[in-house]
Amino acid sequence: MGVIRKTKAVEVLLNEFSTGSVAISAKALIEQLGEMFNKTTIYRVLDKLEDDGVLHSFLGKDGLKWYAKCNGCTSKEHKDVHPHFQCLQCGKVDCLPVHVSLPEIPNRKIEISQLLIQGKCEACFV
Amino acid sequence: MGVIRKTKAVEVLLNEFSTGSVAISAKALIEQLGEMFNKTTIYRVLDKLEDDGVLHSFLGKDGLKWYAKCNGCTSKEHKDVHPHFQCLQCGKVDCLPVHVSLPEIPNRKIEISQLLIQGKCEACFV
DNA sequence: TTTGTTAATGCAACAAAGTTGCGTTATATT
DNA sequence: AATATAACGCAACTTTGTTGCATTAACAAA
Repeated sequence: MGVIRKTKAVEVLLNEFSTGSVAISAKALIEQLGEMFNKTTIYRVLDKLEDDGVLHSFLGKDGLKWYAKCNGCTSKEHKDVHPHFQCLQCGKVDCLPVHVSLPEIPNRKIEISQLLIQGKCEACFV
Repeated sequence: MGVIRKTKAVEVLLNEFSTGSVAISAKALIEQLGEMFNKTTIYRVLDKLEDDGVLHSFLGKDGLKWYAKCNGCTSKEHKDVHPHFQCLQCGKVDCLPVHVSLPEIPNRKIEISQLLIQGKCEACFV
Protein backbone atom coordinates (compact mmCIF):
# COMPACT_ATOMS: atom_id res chain seq x y z
CA MET A 1 0.00 0.00 0.00
CA GLY A 2 1.06 3.50 -0.75
CA VAL A 3 1.71 6.39 1.52
CA ILE A 4 -0.75 6.92 4.30
CA ARG A 5 -1.54 10.48 5.23
CA LYS A 6 -2.17 11.46 8.79
CA THR A 7 -5.67 12.68 8.36
CA LYS A 8 -8.18 13.35 11.08
CA ALA A 9 -10.01 10.11 10.30
CA VAL A 10 -6.86 8.01 10.56
CA GLU A 11 -5.93 9.68 13.80
CA VAL A 12 -9.33 9.21 15.42
CA LEU A 13 -9.70 5.62 14.25
CA LEU A 14 -6.24 4.65 15.40
CA ASN A 15 -7.01 6.16 18.74
CA GLU A 16 -10.02 3.86 19.07
CA PHE A 17 -7.69 0.90 18.99
CA SER A 18 -5.12 2.36 21.33
CA THR A 19 -6.15 0.22 24.26
CA GLY A 20 -5.03 -3.36 24.19
CA SER A 21 -6.45 -6.35 22.48
CA VAL A 22 -10.10 -5.45 22.25
CA ALA A 23 -11.68 -5.77 18.85
CA ILE A 24 -14.20 -3.31 17.44
CA SER A 25 -16.66 -3.99 14.67
CA ALA A 26 -16.90 -1.73 11.66
CA LYS A 27 -20.56 -1.37 12.50
CA ALA A 28 -19.78 -0.10 16.00
CA LEU A 29 -17.24 2.35 14.66
CA ILE A 30 -19.78 3.73 12.23
CA GLU A 31 -22.39 4.05 14.96
CA GLN A 32 -19.85 5.82 17.10
CA LEU A 33 -18.09 8.02 14.58
CA GLY A 34 -20.62 8.19 11.79
CA GLU A 35 -21.49 11.80 12.46
CA MET A 36 -17.88 12.81 12.35
CA PHE A 37 -16.92 10.82 9.27
CA ASN A 38 -18.81 9.27 6.42
CA LYS A 39 -19.12 5.50 6.66
CA THR A 40 -17.30 5.14 3.36
CA THR A 41 -14.33 6.89 4.88
CA ILE A 42 -14.40 4.65 7.91
CA TYR A 43 -14.49 1.51 5.81
CA ARG A 44 -11.67 2.80 3.64
CA VAL A 45 -9.43 3.82 6.49
CA LEU A 46 -9.91 0.44 8.17
CA ASP A 47 -9.06 -1.24 4.90
CA LYS A 48 -5.91 0.73 4.52
CA LEU A 49 -4.80 0.24 8.09
CA GLU A 50 -5.26 -3.47 7.59
CA ASP A 51 -3.24 -3.45 4.40
CA ASP A 52 -0.50 -1.63 6.22
CA GLY A 53 -0.36 -4.26 8.96
CA VAL A 54 -1.59 -1.90 11.64
CA LEU A 55 -4.89 -3.69 12.15
CA HIS A 56 -6.14 -7.16 11.39
CA SER A 57 -9.70 -8.13 10.68
CA PHE A 58 -11.87 -11.18 11.13
CA LEU A 59 -15.52 -12.11 11.05
CA GLY A 60 -17.55 -12.35 14.23
CA LYS A 61 -20.34 -14.79 14.86
CA ASP A 62 -22.88 -12.91 12.77
CA GLY A 63 -20.57 -12.32 9.87
CA LEU A 64 -19.81 -8.78 10.95
CA LYS A 65 -16.30 -7.55 10.32
CA TRP A 66 -14.20 -6.85 13.38
CA TYR A 67 -10.86 -5.10 13.65
CA ALA A 68 -8.12 -5.21 16.24
CA LYS A 69 -4.54 -4.05 16.56
CA CYS A 70 -1.82 -6.13 15.01
CA ASN A 71 1.36 -7.14 16.76
CA GLY A 72 4.48 -7.25 14.69
CA CYS A 73 2.81 -7.29 11.31
CA THR A 74 3.91 -5.45 8.21
CA SER A 75 2.20 -4.68 4.95
CA LYS A 76 3.88 -7.76 3.51
CA GLU A 77 3.12 -10.28 6.20
CA HIS A 78 0.39 -10.79 8.69
CA LYS A 79 2.10 -12.91 11.28
CA ASP A 80 -0.19 -12.09 14.14
CA VAL A 81 -2.32 -15.23 14.15
CA HIS A 82 -4.49 -16.05 17.14
CA PRO A 83 -8.02 -17.02 18.09
CA HIS A 84 -10.71 -14.51 18.93
CA PHE A 85 -13.22 -14.68 21.70
CA GLN A 86 -16.73 -13.30 21.47
CA CYS A 87 -18.83 -13.06 24.59
CA LEU A 88 -22.35 -14.27 23.98
CA GLN A 89 -23.64 -12.20 26.86
CA CYS A 90 -22.09 -8.74 26.53
CA GLY A 91 -20.95 -9.05 22.93
CA LYS A 92 -17.37 -8.03 23.62
CA VAL A 93 -14.76 -9.47 21.31
CA ASP A 94 -11.06 -9.74 21.95
CA CYS A 95 -7.88 -11.39 20.83
CA LEU A 96 -6.60 -14.39 22.73
CA PRO A 97 -2.81 -14.34 23.03
CA VAL A 98 -2.45 -18.08 22.75
CA HIS A 99 -1.26 -20.49 20.14
CA VAL A 100 -3.57 -23.10 18.69
CA SER A 101 -2.11 -26.18 17.12
CA LEU A 102 -4.06 -27.23 14.10
CA PRO A 103 -4.82 -30.84 13.31
CA GLU A 104 -2.88 -32.75 10.72
CA ILE A 105 -4.73 -32.74 7.42
CA PRO A 106 -3.22 -35.01 4.80
CA ASN A 107 -3.06 -33.81 1.22
CA ARG A 108 -4.12 -30.28 1.94
CA LYS A 109 -2.15 -27.11 2.29
CA ILE A 110 -3.22 -24.87 5.12
CA GLU A 111 -2.75 -21.21 4.33
CA ILE A 112 -5.03 -19.35 6.69
CA SER A 113 -7.09 -20.36 9.66
CA GLN A 114 -9.47 -18.54 11.88
CA LEU A 115 -10.78 -19.72 15.18
CA LEU A 116 -13.67 -17.96 16.83
CA ILE A 117 -14.50 -19.07 20.33
CA GLN A 118 -17.79 -18.02 21.88
CA GLY A 119 -18.91 -18.13 25.46
CA LYS A 120 -18.73 -15.97 28.52
CA CYS A 121 -15.92 -13.49 29.01
CA GLU A 122 -14.13 -12.77 32.28
CA ALA A 123 -16.57 -10.04 33.17
CA CYS A 124 -19.71 -12.05 32.47
CA PHE A 125 -18.34 -15.31 33.86
CA VAL A 126 -19.63 -15.76 37.38
CA MET B 1 -39.32 -27.12 16.32
CA GLY B 2 -42.67 -28.40 15.29
CA VAL B 3 -43.67 -30.97 12.76
CA ILE B 4 -41.86 -30.91 9.48
CA ARG B 5 -43.89 -31.73 6.41
CA LYS B 6 -42.37 -33.65 3.58
CA THR B 7 -42.78 -31.04 0.92
CA LYS B 8 -41.10 -30.91 -2.44
CA ALA B 9 -38.68 -28.26 -1.22
CA VAL B 10 -37.59 -30.29 1.79
CA GLU B 11 -37.13 -33.35 -0.37
CA VAL B 12 -35.07 -31.60 -3.01
CA LEU B 13 -32.93 -29.73 -0.51
CA LEU B 14 -32.24 -32.82 1.55
CA ASN B 15 -31.22 -34.59 -1.59
CA GLU B 16 -28.61 -31.94 -2.25
CA PHE B 17 -26.88 -32.93 0.95
CA SER B 18 -27.16 -36.65 0.41
CA THR B 19 -23.54 -37.07 -0.55
CA GLY B 20 -21.09 -36.98 2.29
CA SER B 21 -19.46 -34.14 4.09
CA VAL B 22 -19.50 -31.45 1.44
CA ALA B 23 -20.95 -28.13 2.50
CA ILE B 24 -23.16 -26.00 0.27
CA SER B 25 -23.76 -22.30 0.66
CA ALA B 26 -27.26 -20.89 0.80
CA LYS B 27 -26.24 -18.68 -2.09
CA ALA B 28 -25.27 -21.66 -4.23
CA LEU B 29 -28.51 -23.42 -3.41
CA ILE B 30 -30.48 -20.38 -4.47
CA GLU B 31 -28.53 -20.10 -7.71
CA GLN B 32 -29.15 -23.76 -8.34
CA LEU B 33 -32.74 -24.13 -7.21
CA GLY B 34 -33.98 -20.57 -7.36
CA GLU B 35 -36.19 -21.22 -10.36
CA MET B 36 -37.82 -24.16 -8.70
CA PHE B 37 -38.32 -22.55 -5.29
CA ASN B 38 -38.41 -19.03 -4.01
CA LYS B 39 -35.31 -17.99 -2.13
CA THR B 40 -37.39 -17.31 0.96
CA THR B 41 -38.50 -20.92 0.92
CA ILE B 42 -34.94 -22.13 0.58
CA TYR B 43 -33.76 -20.02 3.51
CA ARG B 44 -36.68 -21.20 5.61
CA VAL B 45 -36.25 -24.88 4.86
CA LEU B 46 -32.53 -24.67 5.64
CA ASP B 47 -33.36 -22.94 8.90
CA LYS B 48 -35.82 -25.61 9.86
CA LEU B 49 -33.55 -28.47 8.92
CA GLU B 50 -30.87 -26.90 11.08
CA ASP B 51 -33.23 -26.54 14.01
CA ASP B 52 -34.15 -30.18 13.63
CA GLY B 53 -30.52 -31.26 13.80
CA VAL B 54 -30.45 -32.51 10.23
CA LEU B 55 -28.05 -29.83 8.99
CA HIS B 56 -25.57 -27.56 10.67
CA SER B 57 -24.46 -24.17 9.46
CA PHE B 58 -21.37 -22.04 9.69
CA LEU B 59 -19.92 -18.97 8.04
CA GLY B 60 -17.38 -19.24 5.26
CA LYS B 61 -14.53 -16.87 4.64
CA ASP B 62 -16.69 -14.15 3.12
CA GLY B 63 -19.37 -14.35 5.75
CA LEU B 64 -21.63 -16.46 3.55
CA LYS B 65 -23.69 -19.08 5.28
CA TRP B 66 -22.85 -22.68 4.52
CA TYR B 67 -24.76 -25.82 5.38
CA ALA B 68 -23.73 -29.44 5.74
CA LYS B 69 -25.20 -32.64 7.06
CA CYS B 70 -25.10 -33.27 10.77
CA ASN B 71 -23.96 -36.49 12.34
CA GLY B 72 -25.79 -37.66 15.41
CA CYS B 73 -27.44 -34.35 16.22
CA THR B 74 -30.95 -33.79 17.46
CA SER B 75 -33.13 -30.73 17.72
CA LYS B 76 -31.98 -30.41 21.31
CA GLU B 77 -28.27 -30.79 20.93
CA HIS B 78 -25.77 -30.04 18.21
CA LYS B 79 -22.96 -32.37 19.11
CA ASP B 80 -21.36 -32.53 15.72
CA VAL B 81 -18.48 -30.13 16.23
CA HIS B 82 -15.61 -30.06 13.80
CA PRO B 83 -13.53 -27.65 11.74
CA HIS B 84 -14.39 -26.72 8.18
CA PHE B 85 -12.05 -26.40 5.27
CA GLN B 86 -12.50 -23.93 2.45
CA CYS B 87 -10.34 -24.25 -0.64
CA LEU B 88 -9.01 -20.90 -1.75
CA GLN B 89 -8.60 -22.14 -5.27
CA CYS B 90 -11.78 -24.00 -6.20
CA GLY B 91 -13.96 -22.65 -3.40
CA LYS B 92 -15.11 -26.05 -2.20
CA VAL B 93 -15.96 -26.31 1.48
CA ASP B 94 -16.17 -29.44 3.55
CA CYS B 95 -16.25 -30.80 7.05
CA LEU B 96 -13.08 -32.17 8.58
CA PRO B 97 -13.75 -35.25 10.67
CA VAL B 98 -11.11 -34.43 13.24
CA HIS B 99 -11.08 -33.21 16.77
CA VAL B 100 -9.46 -29.91 17.68
CA SER B 101 -8.33 -29.34 21.20
CA LEU B 102 -8.96 -25.79 22.28
CA PRO B 103 -6.50 -23.85 24.39
CA GLU B 104 -7.05 -23.35 28.07
CA ILE B 105 -8.64 -19.98 28.71
CA PRO B 106 -8.83 -19.04 32.36
CA ASN B 107 -11.96 -17.35 33.66
CA ARG B 108 -14.00 -17.84 30.55
CA LYS B 109 -16.62 -20.36 29.66
CA ILE B 110 -16.40 -21.77 26.18
CA GLU B 111 -19.78 -22.56 24.70
CA ILE B 112 -19.28 -22.66 20.98
CA SER B 113 -16.25 -22.57 18.75
CA GLN B 114 -15.80 -22.49 15.06
CA LEU B 115 -12.62 -23.14 13.18
CA LEU B 116 -12.36 -22.35 9.53
CA ILE B 117 -9.22 -23.51 7.80
CA GLN B 118 -8.39 -22.20 4.37
CA GLY B 119 -5.91 -23.44 1.83
CA LYS B 120 -5.75 -25.94 -0.97
CA CYS B 121 -7.97 -28.99 -0.97
CA GLU B 122 -6.97 -32.48 -2.06
CA ALA B 123 -8.00 -31.85 -5.62
CA CYS B 124 -6.18 -28.51 -5.97
CA PHE B 125 -3.16 -29.58 -3.97
CA VAL B 126 -0.41 -30.62 -6.39
C1' DT C 1 4.61 30.58 1.45
C1' DT C 2 2.75 29.46 -2.47
C1' DT C 3 1.96 25.93 -5.75
C1' DG C 4 0.92 21.48 -7.54
C1' DT C 5 0.08 16.60 -7.14
C1' DT C 6 -2.77 13.18 -5.69
C1' DA C 7 -4.48 10.79 -1.56
C1' DA C 8 -8.43 11.16 1.10
C1' DT C 9 -13.18 12.53 1.72
C1' DG C 10 -18.36 13.02 1.25
C1' DC C 11 -22.30 11.99 -1.06
C1' DA C 12 -25.47 9.35 -3.48
C1' DA C 13 -26.46 5.44 -5.60
C1' DC C 14 -25.78 0.71 -5.70
C1' DA C 15 -25.04 -4.42 -4.49
C1' DA C 16 -25.57 -8.73 -2.19
C1' DA C 17 -27.27 -11.69 1.42
C1' DG C 18 -30.76 -12.44 4.04
C1' DT C 19 -35.50 -11.23 6.49
C1' DT C 20 -40.49 -9.97 7.14
C1' DG C 21 -45.50 -9.58 6.34
C1' DC C 22 -49.18 -11.35 4.26
C1' DG C 23 -52.32 -13.59 1.34
C1' DT C 24 -52.48 -18.21 -0.94
C1' DT C 25 -51.56 -23.21 -1.42
C1' DA C 26 -50.99 -27.77 -0.02
C1' DT C 27 -49.99 -31.34 3.57
C1' DA C 28 -51.77 -34.29 6.61
C1' DT C 29 -55.07 -35.14 10.29
C1' DT C 30 -59.94 -36.02 11.56
C1' DA D 1 -64.43 -34.71 2.17
C1' DA D 2 -63.62 -31.14 5.49
C1' DT D 3 -60.50 -28.68 8.20
C1' DA D 4 -56.45 -26.78 10.54
C1' DT D 5 -52.25 -24.95 9.84
C1' DA D 6 -47.50 -25.59 8.02
C1' DA D 7 -45.29 -24.22 4.04
C1' DC D 8 -45.09 -21.33 0.09
C1' DG D 9 -44.52 -17.24 -3.23
C1' DC D 10 -44.17 -12.61 -3.80
C1' DA D 11 -42.88 -8.04 -2.91
C1' DA D 12 -40.97 -5.01 -0.11
C1' DC D 13 -37.53 -4.24 3.15
C1' DT D 14 -33.06 -4.38 6.13
C1' DT D 15 -28.31 -4.44 6.87
C1' DT D 16 -23.58 -4.42 5.81
C1' DG D 17 -20.60 -3.08 2.81
C1' DT D 18 -18.99 -1.09 -2.04
C1' DT D 19 -18.39 2.06 -6.20
C1' DG D 20 -18.10 6.31 -9.03
C1' DC D 21 -17.21 10.79 -9.08
C1' DA D 22 -16.65 15.50 -7.93
C1' DT D 23 -14.44 18.12 -4.11
C1' DT D 24 -11.10 18.85 -0.40
C1' DA D 25 -6.95 18.67 2.02
C1' DA D 26 -2.05 16.55 3.00
C1' DC D 27 2.33 17.19 2.01
C1' DA D 28 6.37 17.78 -0.89
C1' DA D 29 8.79 20.77 -3.88
C1' DA D 30 9.68 25.22 -5.68
